[in-house]
Amino acid sequence: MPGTLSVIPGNYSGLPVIFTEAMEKQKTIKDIAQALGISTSTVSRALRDAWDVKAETKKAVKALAEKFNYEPNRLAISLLKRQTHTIGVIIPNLDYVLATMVKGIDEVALEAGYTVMVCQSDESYGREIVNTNRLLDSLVDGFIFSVSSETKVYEHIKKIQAKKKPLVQFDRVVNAIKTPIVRLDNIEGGYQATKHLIEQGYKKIAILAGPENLNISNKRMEGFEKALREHDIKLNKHFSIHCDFNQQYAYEATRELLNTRNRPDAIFTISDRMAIGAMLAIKEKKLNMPMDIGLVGFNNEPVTNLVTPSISSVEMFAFEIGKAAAKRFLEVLHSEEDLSDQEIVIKPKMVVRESSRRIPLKDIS
Amino acid sequence: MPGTLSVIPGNYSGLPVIFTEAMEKQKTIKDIAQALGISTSTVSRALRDAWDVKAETKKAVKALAEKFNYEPNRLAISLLKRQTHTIGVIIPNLDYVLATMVKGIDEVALEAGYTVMVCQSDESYGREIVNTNRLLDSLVDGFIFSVSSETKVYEHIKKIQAKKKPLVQFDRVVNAIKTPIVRLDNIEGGYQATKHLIEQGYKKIAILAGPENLNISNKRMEGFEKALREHDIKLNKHFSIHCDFNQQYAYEATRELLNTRNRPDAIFTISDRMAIGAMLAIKEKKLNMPMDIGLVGFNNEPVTNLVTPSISSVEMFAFEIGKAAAKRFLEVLHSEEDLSDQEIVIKPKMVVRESSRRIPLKDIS
DNA sequence: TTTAATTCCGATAACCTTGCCGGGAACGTT
DNA sequence: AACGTTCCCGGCAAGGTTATCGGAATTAAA
Repeated sequence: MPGTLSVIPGNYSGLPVIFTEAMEKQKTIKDIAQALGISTSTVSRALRDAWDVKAETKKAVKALAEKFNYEPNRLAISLLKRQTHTIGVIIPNLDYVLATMVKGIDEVALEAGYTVMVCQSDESYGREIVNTNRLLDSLVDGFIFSVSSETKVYEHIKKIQAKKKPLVQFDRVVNAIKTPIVRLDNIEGGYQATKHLIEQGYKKIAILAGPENLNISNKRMEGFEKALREHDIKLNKHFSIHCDFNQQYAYEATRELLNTRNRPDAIFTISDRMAIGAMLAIKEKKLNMPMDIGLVGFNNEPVTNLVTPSISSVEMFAFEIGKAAAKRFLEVLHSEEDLSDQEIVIKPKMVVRESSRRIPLKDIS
Repeated sequence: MPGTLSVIPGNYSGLPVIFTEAMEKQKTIKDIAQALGISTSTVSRALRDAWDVKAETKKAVKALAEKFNYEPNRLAISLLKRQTHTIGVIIPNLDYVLATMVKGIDEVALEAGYTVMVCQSDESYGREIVNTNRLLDSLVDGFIFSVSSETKVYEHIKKIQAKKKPLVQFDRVVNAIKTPIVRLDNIEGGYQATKHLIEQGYKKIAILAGPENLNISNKRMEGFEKALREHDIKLNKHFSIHCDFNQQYAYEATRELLNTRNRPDAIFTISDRMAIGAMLAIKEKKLNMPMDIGLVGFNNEPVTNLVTPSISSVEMFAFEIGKAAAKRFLEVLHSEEDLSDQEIVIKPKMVVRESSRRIPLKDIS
């Protein structure tokens, strides 16, 4: 009763609660049916404009639904239909690149009427498992996945497949699991960066890569090696360094690298954050960039354009990758076809800045 | 039947499908009950270790549940209990600060057994409404909210309250809605930044603020004015500039500002991204920082420490704010108390860097 | 021997919605 | 008059789980 003083069960505050219109319990089709003296089935059909219900009845039902502020209970429908219109997104963190990708996913999902549950594993294998299980029994309709750098065992991902949930991998993918994939052409990215350095006259090029089980890192390294081979530069194994995927480690690794007798004259890092770390070490050594040493990062984050000197980097179109991943997910969800052997591969683009431009632009033409 | 060749309905691929153990449909308590010749009620109680079921029966039930790989259907439970263990998080974007806050929210939520649905409105009022409604009928248990800069009408937020869903505002809050709040002490932040500039000898200080309806912007401005008043510096209204919350606009505004006859000798921007924009304009004018002009940003994003000169900024402890918001949300959810007039206010901390340090450190002591 | 307490379990309703089936009424066709 | 159609609606089951109630069987107390 609107405006009536009353005490609701579960209210232990001791205070009486005033029921107002807005506070009343959510109405259901049952309420509408009761008020109109018809059955719930008819109400349900009327609301969905079924052909077999009189126009007059429809009007009455819809009017009352409006008045009651009726909204269907999605949980009940989800339970019945066995789908929740929810996509689980598992990502290792929320740095610039991933956040941009999530933005892309979000955009497409929203458009298609899906809601996204984002869980970040914080690069931790354990949390990735917890998150996966949590989403799995929250009954998401499927997953868009990017593995953490710590993950080496994939049982939790196989579990998704065992439950026949659609699954798309993006960005940091693992090939041991057969799924549709949306990713950058990382070999090409590494190749472009390295080739650029060679063309600028650098001869002793080092690479700062990530953990050894990280696919994207290995692929970029592959491109790096390919470029060296093509230009007949011998691979120096001391110049291939694996370190953790962050600024601090890159800084330390670079410091060490610059202290060796035969130090490199250029460094390619597989992320911009690592490039920043390298830059700090280079500045500390008072080396001139790009003359004494060249530097190329990866991701083309805005920060690369703000530091001095600005850092060359490889644009990876994160937003596009996110959108493509979501689109591919929806395709998997709605089509009967098996897309699990298909990859969507985005081409990267080298962006040259001060940190690696020895030859002025005018001298090239 | 495991291993049996069969055709499942809805399989239009033309190929027969091999049923394996892993692919079988999810078992329910009904299946367990049937297999054991007991009722579902007993299975349900046994699984939850109720006192009124024989130890022997419990053991049998649990063993079979294990073997069947049983997992309760959360949807059914949610429908029954009217709670989903899901928190809706509405944010205007996923930049560094918000992403860090989301990380904090995520951390606490995960710990407490809640899953987070993050929706970014992209600073758009319309999308904020869509997202709110979407989450509202996805039946999240409540909301942790940060309004977009475009939002001036709050009906969609009131709708949350009308449905009696717990609601906590954080960071970008609006006072027109009475809810528990977790936020930075923005007045104090603006005050600290401005006071610091004054102490460094700057006399003509301008502020680059955000849109006029943005609470955090206005509060930081209030602190700015308070510091000026305290030091008997007259407010120059040409030095208080509202512009959009991004780098480009800040750049343009600063350019204009520096071209006036009586240009300021210091600029306080209410975000680091705006500080970057200002810095670019300053560099373009070939003015020396900090000698000709001082600059202080807000948020203390990592980039402030990477550019040259490094930019002073106000640390806002985003991760802590996120954690506090989630904790407060859980309190609201679980306690009967009305916390809607309570604010949790985090103190900011001024971080001095090159862009505003005219007086060397040694000269102070 | 009757009464009371204890131990264990099943039936039923409830949460909310949809889909299938069937059935009554009105109409038209042979 | 008998049959087939069309139109409109209600009943029931299903989706998976839990809470409440009551009842049967066993043991303990009077």
